[in-house]
Amino acid sequence: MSFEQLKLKNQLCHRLYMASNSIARAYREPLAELNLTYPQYVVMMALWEQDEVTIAELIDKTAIDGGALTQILKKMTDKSLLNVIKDEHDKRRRLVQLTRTGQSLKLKAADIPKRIFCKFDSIDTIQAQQLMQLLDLVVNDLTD
Amino acid sequence: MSFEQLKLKNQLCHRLYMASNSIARAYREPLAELNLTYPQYVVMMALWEQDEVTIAELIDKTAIDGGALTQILKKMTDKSLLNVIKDEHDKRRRLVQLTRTGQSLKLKAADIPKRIFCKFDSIDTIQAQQLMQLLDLVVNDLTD
DNA sequence: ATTAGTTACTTTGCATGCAAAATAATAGAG
DNA sequence: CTCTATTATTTTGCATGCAAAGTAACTAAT
Repeated sequence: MSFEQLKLKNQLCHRLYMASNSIARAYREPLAELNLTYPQYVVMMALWEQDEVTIAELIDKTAIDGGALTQILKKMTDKSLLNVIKDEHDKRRRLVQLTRTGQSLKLKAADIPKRIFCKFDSIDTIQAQQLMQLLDLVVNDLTD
Repeated sequence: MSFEQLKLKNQLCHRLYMASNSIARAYREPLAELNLTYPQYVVMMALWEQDEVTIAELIDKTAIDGGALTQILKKMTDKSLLNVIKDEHDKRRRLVQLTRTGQSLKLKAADIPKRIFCKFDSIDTIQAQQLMQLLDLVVNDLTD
């Protein structure tokens, strides 16, 4: 047996591990300027697209773990970015709602995507699209 | 402004985030059978390729954070998978060395790559190669 | 209306990832 | 040879990701 498949250089998972960590690290500086962590930024992006959503919807859109999300929302509430209010129709549910501060942060965040993408010297738009499509296939295959 | 780039569906980083988490989750079950976490498995793969390496070399090959690695190696030592010994030539350095147990685990791990890859119904070998190449570009662009 | 069963979240405990500070030991300049 | 700079690791503190247990509230069957 050559164990060829066990070598790191042949592992898709290790590439993903490195790429995901690398890109999260790349976001650190720009996001620190907004006093956001990466998962917090993901929550903000979800809410900028659609405000006043359920925790469950947020989990669905962001793919952030529910347990972690509770803590994340707590910290974001402390920063006055959003409020978590009770849903009067179904008291099990809670609704996440941006504050003015949270809404206005969108303007400051608007240039972040470019600031990140400009670091990709070796990748053009086509390749980025291709990469995203392949990643979607991976996620879909693993999330059934 | 459309803020189109701020939408989650257009974000490469969010795809990577989801894909990386999904695949790490997929490894959980198979690795639990070997009593390994994913980063621990990465360390084992690195050592199966080359044993008796420096901490720095291990960081280099695995891309695991140094601070985290110290803790990971401690736990792996407790499980008798490896030993961390002093380098007599340079006492700042420490060498990581597999135990018999650690070496023999390679056999039990041999089928894990297949068990994971068979979950990818939508992706063939060519696409997986392509994906890995694109991810390498991402990592290289961000790691300079 | 009761009770069992489901939902929607939160809490807890463990394992990282990461930046920054702290240690220990070798290398270099003078 | 000494003092300073650099290198190799570890430690610390904070923020998740995740599985599993716990809690509160709605649903449905009797």
